[in-house]
Amino acid sequence: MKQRTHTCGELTEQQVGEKVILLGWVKKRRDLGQVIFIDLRDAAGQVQIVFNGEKQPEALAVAESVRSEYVLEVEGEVVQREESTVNPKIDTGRIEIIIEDVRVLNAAKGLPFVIEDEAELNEDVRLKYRYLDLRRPMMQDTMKLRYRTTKMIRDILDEEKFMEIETPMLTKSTPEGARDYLVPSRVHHGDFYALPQSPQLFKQLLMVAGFERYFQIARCFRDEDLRADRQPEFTQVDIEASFMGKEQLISMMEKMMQRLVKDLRGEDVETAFKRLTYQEAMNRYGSDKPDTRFGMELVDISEQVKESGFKVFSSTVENGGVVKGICVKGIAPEYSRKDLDELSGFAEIYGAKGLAWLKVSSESEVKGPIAKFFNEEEQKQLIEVFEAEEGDVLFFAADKIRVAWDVLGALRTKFAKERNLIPSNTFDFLWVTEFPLLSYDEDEKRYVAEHHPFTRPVAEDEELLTTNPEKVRAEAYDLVLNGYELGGGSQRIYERGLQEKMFTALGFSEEEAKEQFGFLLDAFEYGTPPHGGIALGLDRLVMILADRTNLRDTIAFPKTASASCLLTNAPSSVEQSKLDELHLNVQEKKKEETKEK
RNA sequence: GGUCCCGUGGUGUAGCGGUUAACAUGCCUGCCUGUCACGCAGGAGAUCGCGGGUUCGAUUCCCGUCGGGACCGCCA
Repeated sequence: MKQRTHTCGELTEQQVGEKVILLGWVKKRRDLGQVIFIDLRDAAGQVQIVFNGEKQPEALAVAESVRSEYVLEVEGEVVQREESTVNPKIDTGRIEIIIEDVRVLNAAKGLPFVIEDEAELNEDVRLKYRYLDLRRPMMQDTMKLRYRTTKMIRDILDEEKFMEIETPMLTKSTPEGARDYLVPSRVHHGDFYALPQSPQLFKQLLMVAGFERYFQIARCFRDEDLRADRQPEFTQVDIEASFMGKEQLISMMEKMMQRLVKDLRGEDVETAFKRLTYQEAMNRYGSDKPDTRFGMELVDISEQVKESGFKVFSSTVENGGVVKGICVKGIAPEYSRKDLDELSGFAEIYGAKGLAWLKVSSESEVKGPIAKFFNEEEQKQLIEVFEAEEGDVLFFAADKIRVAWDVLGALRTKFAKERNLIPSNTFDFLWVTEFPLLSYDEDEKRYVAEHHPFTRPVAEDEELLTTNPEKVRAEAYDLVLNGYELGGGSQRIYERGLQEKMFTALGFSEEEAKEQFGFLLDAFEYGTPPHGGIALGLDRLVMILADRTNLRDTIAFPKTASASCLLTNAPSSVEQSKLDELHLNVQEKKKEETKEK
């Protein structure tokens, strides 16, 4: 292989007349007999190379045998294209290379699919041939965007005097939180490491250690079921700082986001970002990560309907539930009674018993199966509180507050997507604050941390920790972007006493707390500075910046919905000898699925 | 753990209780000196995911299973 003089993508009219050597892939060959055009592609771009039978019959002969994705070494002269043959669609379209010498560095067999953005492929095919999928310009661009995002974040944090420190991948399994990926220990019979769900404890210990400003682009692992925006292994921008209050941290993050969006997408984002308390977010949007790029806010009508003739509503309120609704603009003419009734199926997904609806038929009248339960005055009132107009449809959820939030929150997003109410090129950041510190877990019959057990309670709520744990607000803040939870952070507990109180609230005995987190409690006794931090989902950030809706597209080698890798076929069984070394026995699979495999 | 959708030449789709299984693209061969979604002519390529059932007959209907996807639960 010769050394190349240029990349395909960087060539311009400046090089006209120069002899160049290029290395790259055959993107496309157009064989016209005595002249063959090839689009030669490398990581930097593409350029058209020309083989002419009159001038270079030997090179032409080679070009005839060349196929898609062959790797070539070519030598030739850059020439200006005639005006009539200029291709304005490609960056190098004003020039081409007249080839004098060509060598096939490597052939390629027929590909499973063409390397083009336009190729519509099923996920399994893409993942099986990920190395080819990644050759597609769109994927190359996304990976480039990911790299630039990461680099910018590193640069910004470096400017802010943060220092990147690595923390262990083989660490300790802890009881709280997501399911751990476990790694068996060979040396310690029957013991396991866990892969980190986040570097939480280590970064706090780094604060104890006096580094003051730490960050890490950290891989994290959670053995939970996947979603379009959730992979079992993902990357977190993990940040922790001592002597930095909540406001200082928030303002730093806002500036970081502003710069990222400006540099990577060219859009201006205003600071300070909106802030919503958890209560407000839930009540207005039915979500703790609301998409506020569109309205359609939830309206609570419990008061209006508690005395109404409609038993479903009045009895719900009587029994401590709520009646909430949203108004969807202008869909009445397009939705039949059947269409609307079928939406109860959608509501049932979120645990609702049904979904009531009313069509607004004039400025004072509603129509629909439940309209008869409301008198003239009540109908008018409903239209008023929803600020509805003729042609709108009102949807109602009468249920426990949690269910009402979930159903209407989901319905809201569903309609926004269907009706194209979401503006593009908008980066709608907001903070959600004052999360509850704890919530009661019915299954475990105890309080669990809403964020994590190291989150500091709001100072004025501290005493409620022992008396009324559910009322305690956390000194926590989630960063939300376009309806995605981008990250979450908090000020941390840094006193042994308070941390012990927290563990008690979580139902840990003193021994359990010591056993699981003794090292942290001990550390807190040696002069621990007040500290706090945040962790951002890098994959999600890149996903939104790349205008994608699927996390897989931002990860070079992602897992399928069932957490397997179609490229390598991981996970897979291992030899018995390896299991023996690790002191492991594998249980028989249930049923007899083993045979069929 | 659960619900729903999908599985048909290499790829993406169509289709139907009895078909010569269709279309696009890709691939192969030939022709072509200005193409860039090149064009023209011809050609190869499908155990219709797998197993079972219903039926005279199943790619089509039913059940199971495997694989992919979306969602609920789960994800501090």
